[in-house]
Amino acid sequence: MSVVLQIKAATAKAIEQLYGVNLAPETVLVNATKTEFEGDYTIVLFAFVKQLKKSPDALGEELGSFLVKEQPHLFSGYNVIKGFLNLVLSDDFCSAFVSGQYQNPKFGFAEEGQEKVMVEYSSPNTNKPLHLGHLRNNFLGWSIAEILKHTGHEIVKTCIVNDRGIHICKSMIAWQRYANGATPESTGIKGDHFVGDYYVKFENELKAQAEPIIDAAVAGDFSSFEAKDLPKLTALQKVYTTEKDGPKKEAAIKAYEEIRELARNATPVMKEAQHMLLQWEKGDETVISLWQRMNSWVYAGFDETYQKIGSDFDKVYYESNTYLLGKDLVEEGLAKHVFFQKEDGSVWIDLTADGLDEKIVRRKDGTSVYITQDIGLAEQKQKEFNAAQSIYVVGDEQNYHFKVLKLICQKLGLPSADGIFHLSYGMVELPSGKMKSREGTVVDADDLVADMIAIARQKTEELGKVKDFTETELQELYEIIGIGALKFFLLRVDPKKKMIFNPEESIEFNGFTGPFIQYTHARIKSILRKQEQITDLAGTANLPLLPLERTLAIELEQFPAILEEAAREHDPSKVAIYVFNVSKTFSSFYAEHSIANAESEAKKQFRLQLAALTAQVIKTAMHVLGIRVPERM
RNA sequence: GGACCGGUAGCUCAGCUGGAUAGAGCAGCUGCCUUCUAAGCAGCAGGUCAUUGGUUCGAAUCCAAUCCGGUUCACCA
Repeated sequence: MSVVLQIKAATAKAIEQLYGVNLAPETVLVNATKTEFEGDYTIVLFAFVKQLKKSPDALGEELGSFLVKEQPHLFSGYNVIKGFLNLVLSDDFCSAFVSGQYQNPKFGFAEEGQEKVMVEYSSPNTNKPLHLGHLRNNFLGWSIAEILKHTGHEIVKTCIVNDRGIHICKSMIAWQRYANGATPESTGIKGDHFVGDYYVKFENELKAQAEPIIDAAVAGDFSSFEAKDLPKLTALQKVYTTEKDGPKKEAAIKAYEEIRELARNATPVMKEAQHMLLQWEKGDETVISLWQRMNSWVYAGFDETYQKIGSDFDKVYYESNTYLLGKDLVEEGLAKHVFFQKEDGSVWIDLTADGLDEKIVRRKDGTSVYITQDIGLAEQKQKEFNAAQSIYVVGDEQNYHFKVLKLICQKLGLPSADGIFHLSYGMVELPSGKMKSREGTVVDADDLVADMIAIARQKTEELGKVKDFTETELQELYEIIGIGALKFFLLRVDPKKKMIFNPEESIEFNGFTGPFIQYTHARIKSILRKQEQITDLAGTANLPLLPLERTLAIELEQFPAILEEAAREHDPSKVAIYVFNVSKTFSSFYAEHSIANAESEAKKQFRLQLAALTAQVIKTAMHVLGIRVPERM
């Protein structure tokens, strides 16, 4: 049990014995004591004052002396200042904790046997390579899975690959038109980038073809459009021309955008792509074989990237296999009157009672929509793995979608419904705003990883500390540091918040960064390497401790509670902030006090234990963030 | 327009289940390598916690209103 929980329990018990009042331990507010006061943990007394009819000072005195008397092993002193009871943990308790845990490689882990959790993350499209936003997703997903593992959960990591649809056909069309049979092998371009390049070529061609159609439409010439679009176009064109210089300029812009959308769909290339999608759905052999071929290029590219950044999956779903799921559930929902049918045959759910809107679940032509596939996949996952919880790591632009998904699943009575949790994360933006592929500001994942490794190389060479490393060892070290810096940078902020990435200022290696923590680990390992074995002298038991030794030990003790908190809140940044603080405390300690030349042999042994435990905690904490720590750097 | 999210130091972020004088890192300025790795340490400076009102012993934290920014409300995925 953590110290904080022990304090809460002890306080509740003390209040019962002193005043005969029963309190739940959770209601006791325990904080870390502010540095300007003496003590380690502080009980805030105001909450009990009224109930116990005591002044805060009197209560603090009585409680403090009682706790110290009853729990001499835990507390060695107390003081009361303005309604705060500051408790001093005993040196014995701190040193016993360190001695007891420094050889425990599983310190921080909870017992196994917690419920099974599925984590779906990464979920790429096969028409484009991964970018910075995907990196945040991948790092978050991997980390939250690992954190849950360490808090005792069985984990199934999954990925749903969006491998079909109009966007894939776009790349295919462009390849047919422009590639002349070129392949990743023949060009030496990584497969996902190769296919992505053709997607861009398609978009360029589409834009070129759409422009004259838009211009004509704006001028009232609709000859490129099909008859069914004409009424709508006429209306839009009217809005645009009458409002573009008037007070309702926004309406004009919106009208223009809709005209553009219609024009894009009226282009010959777009029609080709749409035709190809139909062929694909019919199972046309040439289309399918091209599709398989191009996707295989993409997968080879993704595999390389995943390998590099450490993403892995226990089960991969492909949308080409799952996009028809959910159809039975529509029938079921209709039978249960969860859904209703409109006159045109389309099927809907009314969520207005839940504060949302009506949502379509099946088109009038009988095909299912995105959300229907997701409901079907949720059911499929439940049948296959029966996890109690299902976490979806998906950007916050889909908050509404997941709210709807969970509601529908609940209304359908799917067993997995209550376990659906959308781990929503904010977009990664540039100082200039969102990344836009049209403006070429998308930060490519492979490029960024390569840049980080190159910077790690440059900095390492400047410092010149590892000249005896082999080329293989150096390469590994650069990757550990470069990718570590990148992962830490993306994981150290609250997932829910959008974050700014400035490509001009490259990711730091000093301060609140991965490399600083890795460096702290390497320094500890360097000391431990030079020492004989740590001998667990009984003499470490009654040592008076210095403030920094106490601070460090107390901070290390909090590690299991931090992992629990990170798991509960689905927030790896809690771990990142914690491990940075531990590293900072150790660095201060390291600068102030010598370990190898400690005042006494017992002190030296204790400090070695403390250092070993610190390294252990750093390693484990960084591991759950997906970051390796080097022995030397 | 409805719903949701955010606004804390020059910049990037903690702190938000109410608790002491609001914390880090970066950038700026001072010091510190003949002793365990200076990717480090110690210090200085930097704040109307968007604004206004409310709740209370106590508000960055809770409530209301306002301002600013974002996302979303497709027979797209």
